[in-house]
Amino acid sequence: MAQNELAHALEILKSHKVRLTPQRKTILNYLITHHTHPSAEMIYEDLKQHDDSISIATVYNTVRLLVDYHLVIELKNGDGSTHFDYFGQPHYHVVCENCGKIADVFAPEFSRLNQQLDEITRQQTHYLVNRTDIEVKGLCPECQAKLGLLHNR
Amino acid sequence: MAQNELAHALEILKSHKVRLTPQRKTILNYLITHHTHPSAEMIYEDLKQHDDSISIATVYNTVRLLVDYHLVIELKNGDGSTHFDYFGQPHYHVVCENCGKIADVFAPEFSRLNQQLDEITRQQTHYLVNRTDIEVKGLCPECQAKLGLLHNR
DNA sequence: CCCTAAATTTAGAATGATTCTTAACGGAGA
DNA sequence: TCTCCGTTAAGAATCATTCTAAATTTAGGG
Repeated sequence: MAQNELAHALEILKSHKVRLTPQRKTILNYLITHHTHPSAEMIYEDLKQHDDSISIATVYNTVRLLVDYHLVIELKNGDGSTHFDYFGQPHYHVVCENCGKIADVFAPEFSRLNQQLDEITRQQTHYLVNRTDIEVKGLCPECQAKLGLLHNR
Repeated sequence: MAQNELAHALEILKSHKVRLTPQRKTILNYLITHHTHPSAEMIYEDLKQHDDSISIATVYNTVRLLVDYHLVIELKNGDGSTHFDYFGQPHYHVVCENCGKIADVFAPEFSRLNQQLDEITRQQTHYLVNRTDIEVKGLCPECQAKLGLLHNR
């Protein structure tokens, strides 16, 4: 399944005449198999640990490329860097405003909601819509507990 | 109306025991009366032109404060800086991926959609939801025309 | 299978938005 | 009015990201 996912993503790139370099395959595969919402720096460090060492510039170039082709989406969690997530299945994200932890949300309504939003947006602004991202912010269960304790003193 | 809006916003800050300094009032008033989605730098430059000169550090501090109290929301348009918008009426934004122009979208469904999203998010992740932002990306009418011309050659 | 053009990778420098630091200042409650 | 403590300001510092230029590599054609 992850194997198919990689092949599928590579196929999309290929069909756009994007060169399939080893670095791009490595990073794409990393994102498909690690749903940890890593930053460019984290991808770079993690790959350095293992066999493949890829320059930080290439990591930045590649994730931007993958975002352009809608294979990956960008996330901000307030730590100053940009985080990335492979976008195989439609979903959105919740970010903890206290610790920055990111969680995925898979909602069956997601596609329909997006279509609705696209339509409203198009009618009201005449923009040609490419993508719609939903970003929810709040407190993760752990931070609720922590902050709850403090409030109870 | 803008007058009331300012008073209303100041009241919210006051109720949270936030000090109402002249700088904060100036910046808040600027954002209430300028729906141009300015960056911190743009706010700083624009206020320098007129009577009030406020340090760039204070502009950054103040917009962060206003975001924390949900009076203002942050936007990214791909130019590297963060843009700000007074959030008096619930709305969301479309960003042009070509030129960065930001447009507001006011949808009557917006509040209901948000509630739905909050509920789904809460059930699935147990996060305590604070706010939900929707960000649509696409091409503004002008850029559609420009790029359309290029494609037709 | 080899060659070539054009794209990509890389290391390190450069950029630039944002944050930090520290001293002076000023709101607001008593 | 006084005092405490949060806020402002200028400039330095940080750090994520982009840029630069040279070396390398992909992919298509012969």
